[in-house]
Amino acid sequence: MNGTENNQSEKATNFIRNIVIDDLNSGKHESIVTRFPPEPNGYLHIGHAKSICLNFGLAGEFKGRCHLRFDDTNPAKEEVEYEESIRESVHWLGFEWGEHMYYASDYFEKLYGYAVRLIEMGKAYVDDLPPEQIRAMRGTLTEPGQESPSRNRPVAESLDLFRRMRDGEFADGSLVLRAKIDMASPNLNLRDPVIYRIKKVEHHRTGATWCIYPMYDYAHCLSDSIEGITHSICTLEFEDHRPLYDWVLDVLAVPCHPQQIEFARLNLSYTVMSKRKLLELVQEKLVDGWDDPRMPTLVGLKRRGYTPESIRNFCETIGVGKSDSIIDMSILEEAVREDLNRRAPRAMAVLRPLKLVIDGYPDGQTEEFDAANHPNDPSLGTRKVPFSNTVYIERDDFMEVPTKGFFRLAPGAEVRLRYAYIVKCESFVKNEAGEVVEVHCSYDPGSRGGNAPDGRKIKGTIHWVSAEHAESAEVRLYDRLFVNPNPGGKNEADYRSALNPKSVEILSDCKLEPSLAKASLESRFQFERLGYFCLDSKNSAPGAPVFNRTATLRDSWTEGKR
RNA sequence: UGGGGUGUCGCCAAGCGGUAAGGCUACGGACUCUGACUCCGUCAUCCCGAGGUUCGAAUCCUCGCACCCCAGCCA
Repeated sequence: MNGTENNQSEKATNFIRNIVIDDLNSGKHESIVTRFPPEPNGYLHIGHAKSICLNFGLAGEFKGRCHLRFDDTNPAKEEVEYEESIRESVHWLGFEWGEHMYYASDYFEKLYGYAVRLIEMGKAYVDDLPPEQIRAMRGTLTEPGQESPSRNRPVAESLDLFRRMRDGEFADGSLVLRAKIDMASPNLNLRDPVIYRIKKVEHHRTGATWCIYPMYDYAHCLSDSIEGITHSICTLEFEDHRPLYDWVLDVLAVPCHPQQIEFARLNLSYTVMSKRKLLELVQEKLVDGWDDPRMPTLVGLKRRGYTPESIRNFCETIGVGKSDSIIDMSILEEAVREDLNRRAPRAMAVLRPLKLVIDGYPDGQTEEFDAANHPNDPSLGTRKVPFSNTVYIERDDFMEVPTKGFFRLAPGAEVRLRYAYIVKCESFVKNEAGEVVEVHCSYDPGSRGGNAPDGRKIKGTIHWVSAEHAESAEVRLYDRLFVNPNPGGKNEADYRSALNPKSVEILSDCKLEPSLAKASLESRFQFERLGYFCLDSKNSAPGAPVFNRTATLRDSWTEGKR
């Protein structure tokens, strides 16, 4: 056993990966070819990431290749805007398709030729039944369908009609090409499925060249075959379509016959994954666009501060199976935390400022402290943090009447201002409304840097930002988009009513330590004791930074004792 | 009620006749200038149910039950 084999065997496996391994070992395939086939009619979401990681991951692991193929067979729904974003997202996730970018639309001519072959073989016919008739004659789940009168149309006539369909002689919906299979099949997909329809719509790539377009079932299997795909991985709802996938490839003389394998699509709790719903959220302005940090889209997660690595790791941990499941949000959140904890530099920021005045510290005096950028990774270096007699601390870090177990600041209590001094609360000031607006402390000059001169233990350490050096910022606190764990589920009448009214909280008067002024777009930080944040790529302006909260830090205090 | 699938810990998921991996969550505890991280420890005598085969089953057989998908000229 060499090293690679070892790594391979230690990697979490799944039934699809096992099939690939078997096929490689048995010699069925010398190398594998997979594909990720999005329809350019929407933005990619975390569910697609699962498929991307599976397809590109397998190709990468077994030295095969993975094609990026746009399944653009329905010009009525597709746009270049989507296509570009899809390419960017796949790339952002960390995958390369190299020369292998394809379009189903590039195969239109070939697909047309195969259709002609089908007609010639008596395996397809042009039907002039109106859509309602076709539907009515398809039968039901328990009753067989009725054969169309067109079913026995002479080959020559179908051939002629099909050619004229292509030439644009007929109106949309007037004629279709159907595969002649079995109207009595218990599998509805085999009841003479429509494989070509007339759509006088401009295609975003082929323009007005075509006015007939192939249906998914017909185009997909042939596209796979044309590209030499070995394993055609798709989601569960296509299981019923596999017989049709195989039928087309068996009947026609095609380059190869890929194996279609289905797996369960990803569902995440507290969000929706259907393209239709995501589109509605955007169109109805229920969110701020496809890249709203609350969206499960890849562009949304990116803007939220998620790293490609964390998403890949997430996809690795959830596994691949065939049972319908809903993955808990906490797994995704844990994936970013794990990644960001390792690499995000630390900084101090106060979200809800409370002024703290150190009375004994000379007014106007300033000094700087060295702060580690990462407590466990010295290679990230240190930075200087300025200090003065007036600093901001988090409102939550002071309690006039501390609850049991609270070991932050309270009257008479001592706490350490991280990297600075140990201070003791001597008094506080309230406004007319009875809110504490200012806390006064004495300090221990001998504790410079944060260490008690007498070695006494200081249980609490809080973060702070010097008032005169503070940088102001807006910070957006994001929470789950829905309050219902399964907003798209059966018992949810309308997912819109399950929207979380507090999915975002905008804090406009936050105080940042000055080093944060140099943050570059999309750079990520851990604001100590608060969570992971990233500079918003869209709404930040020079001198007016906006930070998005990616995830909170784990909190065993408020969660347990609240 | 036709066809296709799925049922292993709260959520995922290994297991493929030899006596229930792992991750997330949760809960204890250690450590700590982030109540973070890290670190230890606990968490299915039981695998949808009922029978059966076997020395032995989550794994094989039988019969049930539950849930998901399919009647677009969408993908």
